[in-house]
Amino acid sequence: MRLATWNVNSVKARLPRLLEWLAETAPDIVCLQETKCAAEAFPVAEVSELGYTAAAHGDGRWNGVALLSRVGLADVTLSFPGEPGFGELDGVGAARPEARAIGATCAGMRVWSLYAPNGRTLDSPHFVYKLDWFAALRDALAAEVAAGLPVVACGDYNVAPTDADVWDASLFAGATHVTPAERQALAALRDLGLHDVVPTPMKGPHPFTYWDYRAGMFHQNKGMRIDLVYASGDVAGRVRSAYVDREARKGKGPSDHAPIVVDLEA
DNA sequence: ATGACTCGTACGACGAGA
Repeated sequence: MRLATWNVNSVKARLPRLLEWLAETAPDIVCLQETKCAAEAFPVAEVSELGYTAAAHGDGRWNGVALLSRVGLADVTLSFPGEPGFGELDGVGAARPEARAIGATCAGMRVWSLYAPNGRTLDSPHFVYKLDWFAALRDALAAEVAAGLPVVACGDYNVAPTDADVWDASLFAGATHVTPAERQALAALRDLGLHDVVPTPMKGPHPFTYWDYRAGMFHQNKGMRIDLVYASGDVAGRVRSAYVDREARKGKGPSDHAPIVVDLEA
């Protein structure tokens, strides 16, 4: 069983590379983030030619998440229970959740594709939103873990778990992605019994998954590990290997994130 | 290569990304 997660930075712009990568890598389950398209615009026909069933959650130009599976895709959930939103309030004073979470049952596992809010700056309302989002995610995943479901929550968490997960921690003073509050949000997920499935970097000591497009960051390996696979104990115990597919970050027209590929026993 | 971004929207910049 091969599971993968990839922030594609627009499924439309990435479609040729995505299809090529799916054919080469042959994952059974794929979590996609930043699809940047409405659910009805998701390229269902194209991925179905490769044998995948797709479920997409998107509202247009920002965010967007999707799941692909060729081992079943049932009980699809758009957004998680209690997920907060951002921006305009509705009649009862709540903002509608953005398209940042989609869950489904695939091959007996509860699989989530997640795209955490960026946070922007420490003094931004978006940073408060980010922490609230993680708190609600914790509660939603706690319920699934408590129900005894094998859970794997994959995606772009927009948090580097440790200082070793950014190319130069000193440059991140006063920035998002590295604060104690954000790292505590990840620790709260691990406290549920979720395990950080750390992938093998295929080059260099750090399993970075993101490199800014600008200033030759990828070529200098100035990256960040912000895409994570958090798996409940039963799933984590089945992990045979995991790697960052940095080949997918090379060449013409890549995403700024590389996929993580996880091989599970059976 | 001693410098170095890309997306959607919409057709010209601009907000957002991290």
